[in-house]
Amino acid sequence: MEEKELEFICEEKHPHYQKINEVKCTEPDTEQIETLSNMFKLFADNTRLRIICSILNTELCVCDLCELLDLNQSTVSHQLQILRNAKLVKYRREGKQIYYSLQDEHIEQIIRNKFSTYFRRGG
Amino acid sequence: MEEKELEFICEEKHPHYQKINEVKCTEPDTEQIETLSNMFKLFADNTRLRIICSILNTELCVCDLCELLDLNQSTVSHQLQILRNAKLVKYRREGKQIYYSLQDEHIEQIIRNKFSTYFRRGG
DNA sequence: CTTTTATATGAATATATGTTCATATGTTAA
DNA sequence: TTAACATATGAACATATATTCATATAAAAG
Repeated sequence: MEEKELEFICEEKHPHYQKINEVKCTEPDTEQIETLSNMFKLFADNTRLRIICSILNTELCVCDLCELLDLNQSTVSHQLQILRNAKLVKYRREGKQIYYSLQDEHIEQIIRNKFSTYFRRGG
Repeated sequence: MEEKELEFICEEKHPHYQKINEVKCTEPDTEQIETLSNMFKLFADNTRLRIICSILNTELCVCDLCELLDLNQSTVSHQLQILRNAKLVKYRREGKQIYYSLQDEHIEQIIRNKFSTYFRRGG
């Protein structure tokens, strides 16, 4: 069990102090929130979403993506870097070209699990 | 069946023109991408996530949220407005206070469904 | 070894977004 | 009706993020 350092609100300070204190106990900590919002940020951009959708079922090289999505090569590379850092995509070199594909076979599942972990509601 | 206006790539223009054209057929359109990324943006912010988590199982008024999350009243109101516009939260007035709660009982489900719709991968 | 092609990356810029301040609106109590 | 409190909101500001340009790196071809 993890020990949380919580500052509970007292009655004088707030009329709903009890309810607030209860919610405080179930709050995800700063790190969890940060992790979760960072994950959502990855999907919260049109360009990245389009890239992800493009390689849902196949691998593509950078210039494929540029052509397909009608984007600047630099833009694609920068966004791929973000997806790489997040370990959302993997890549392999074949000659001069670098082929990108989804790192995990089940991005969908990953997200679902994160949701279940952090957003499970009490009965 | 919807008719898509696709500009297919020709052989001269790109070596992988076939693969690209195939992917082009399964791409979500601009509107779908926009909708999806907007949805992720809602969850891609620490403050909004914390607010959402706080009202997962209970309703809270604005000053409860300010106290609980140690945030400026204006900040909370602005973020609640965003969540209201997205129909993610609902509210009711009781005297001077306004109580917020989740609009839908199953945010988790909503997201999952969106995922399933847009991110389903071919076998 | 030089040139060409594919990709990556730092820096500059443009844009979007979150927070704060000041103040407006709406409700209750005096 | 006025004062006090809770919340909302426009404008200013600060910050984060995406895109572009210029250029570096890396591989292949000549």
